Order: sequence, then structure tokens, then C-alpha cells
Amino acid sequence: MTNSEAIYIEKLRNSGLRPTKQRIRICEVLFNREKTFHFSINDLMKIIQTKTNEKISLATAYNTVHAFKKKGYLKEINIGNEISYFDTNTQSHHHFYDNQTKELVDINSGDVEIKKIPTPPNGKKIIDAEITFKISKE
Amino acid sequence: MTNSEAIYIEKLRNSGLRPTKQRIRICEVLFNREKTFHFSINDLMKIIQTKTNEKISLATAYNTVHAFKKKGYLKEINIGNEISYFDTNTQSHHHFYDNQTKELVDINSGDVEIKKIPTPPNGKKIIDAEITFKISKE
DNA sequence: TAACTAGTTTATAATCATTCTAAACTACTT
DNA sequence: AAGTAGTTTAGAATGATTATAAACTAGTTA
Ligand SMILES: [Mn+2]
Ligand SMILES: [Mn+2]
Ligand SMILES: [Zn+2]
Ligand SMILES: [Zn+2]
Repeated sequence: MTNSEAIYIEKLRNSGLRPTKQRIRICEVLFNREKTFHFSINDLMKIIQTKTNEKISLATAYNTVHAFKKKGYLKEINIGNEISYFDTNTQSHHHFYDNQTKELVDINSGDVEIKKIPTPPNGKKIIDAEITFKISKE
Repeated sequence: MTNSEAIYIEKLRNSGLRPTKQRIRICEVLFNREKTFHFSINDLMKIIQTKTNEKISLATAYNTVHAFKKKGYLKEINIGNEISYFDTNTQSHHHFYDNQTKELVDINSGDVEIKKIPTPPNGKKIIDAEITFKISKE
């Protein structure tokens, strides 16, 4: 067992899931990366089918990803169109979003600062603030 | 013909649509307001069925709203879930979003300021920046 | 080992928002 | 009146997501 496989197994157990080969394959795609990974369920399915020759079912992909989201290992992002993206960067952070390519890119927290913060409606409090910078070809 | 009806007709004509009674009914719901209106297509359908007793077809609602969006009389907003919202405030602006009630509230431009703006990826330029402040019950 | 149990995978069906289609309808022009 | 272009509508199609239920797997107990 590789070192990272042990980490995957821990993530799965923490998420209330048994470490099966399908789920570990999903972990390999999602978490064996240096940089933030933004993906749709469809992206995930295609990568798995390309890398390994086996297929996993759509239901397993959805269930596993949602379990990770619930546990906080993934974040769901809804921007600019009708499908959900998931994000391996689970901290509150800002994005560049290219409407043409539908690509999301993380922005380093230090690179942005919100100066004035508005007063929320009565009886409400602000729990998060995220900026989307729409970008396009120069 | 009322004064605002003349404005609706102009908006429709500008959007390349003939002013029919169904479309004018849609305009009455959308544009006869002081404050910004955020709505889903389903909201629009329900309001029309409640106010007038007649029904208009889903297709007409979608088509008309999309024509207004294309012309710039409405803005489409995708936040936090699987359905589209439309916004009668077509300027670039920030929102409060209550995840429990699914409600959007506009933020006055003067109440927010972004201090540091990040450098976009190579060959790309920033065309818009919008902040979503997630809020919840205090 | 055999039986038992809880959890898992999968194909497929169901759901729901959105878009498409084609037929009936309307308004405007000749 | 006939012709035409545009419109409305019900219902079908699409596509992402969720639910279902039967077959499969792994871990536990006898
Ligand atoms: Mn989801
Ligand atoms: Mn749309
Ligand atoms: Zn991100
Ligand atoms: Zn708004």
C-alpha cells in the first residue's frame, strides 16, 4: 500500500465510507495533485475511464463526491451555468472564471482584499464572502 | 394605454418581440417595481397565475425572459443551487445570499470596495468582479 | 467453512429544470 | 380574401441529478 493510499482510506473512513477499489480510484483522481482541482462529475467519469480501463457507475461517483463534500473534503461551486463543479480547495477562496472555456482558477488569498464590508440585513450575519472575477481573452 | 405600458412595449420592440398580451403581462410582473426583483422562472409563472387568472405557457416565459436577457434588460444569476435566477438590476453588483431561504438581496455599490485586484492568467483580462456574501440567521 | 449481516455497486428508472417542436392561432400586409 | 411572418401552446426531448432495487462483497459469528 502506498503512502497516499493510506490517506485515501482515512479520508473514506472519515466520510463514513468503506475503502473499496472504486472509491480509491476516485480518490486517486481527486487528491493525487499538487494544485487545486476543479471538476464536474462528468469530468471525473471521463478521467477514470481514460486512466483505468474499468468503469465505475455514475451513482458511485455522485455518492462518493457528495460524501466528501459533506465531510468537508470537497466544496461545491455553482457559477455561470447549469452544472455543478467541485473543488478540492475547501477553504473560502476567490476564483477567476472564464465564461468561454468554463474554466475556474483559484486566486491566492493574499492577492485580494475586500475593503468595505456591507451591513447584512436585519437578523442576519455574514458567514462567507467570495469573489468571482469573470475573465476573457485579452 | 398607461404610461408604463408604453415602456413595456418599447422594451419588447427593442428586444425584437411584438407586444402581445402575454408578454405585457410578464413585463408588468417584472418591471412594475421600485426595487430590484430577483426571480426564478417558476416564481414568475406562479406570480402570473396568482395575479391574473389566466395562464401563460412555460415556453413563452422562458422565451421572453431570455430575449430580455439578450437585450440587457435582465441579468442571469447562478448561485448556490441548480436553478437560474434572473435579476432586474442589470448593472454589475454584489449580493447577499441566504442559503436557507434561497433569497438574493442587492448590495449598494457604495457599500463595498475591493482593495487589491489580482493579476489575471496570461492572455486574459478581468471583465467583471462580483461578490457573494453568504448570510444566515444570527 | 457456512451462514449471517451490513454495506456497496450497478443498471436503470424517476425527477426536475430547461429547451425543442410542431400545430393551431394572430396580426399585419397585399 | 389570401398570404406571411410571428406567436402561443401543449407536449416531447434533453441533460444533470437523485432514487431504487437487485446482485455483489466484506466482515462477523457460529
Ligand atoms: Mn449537489
Ligand atoms: Mn439560461
Ligand atoms: Zn477553487
Ligand atoms: Zn441583484
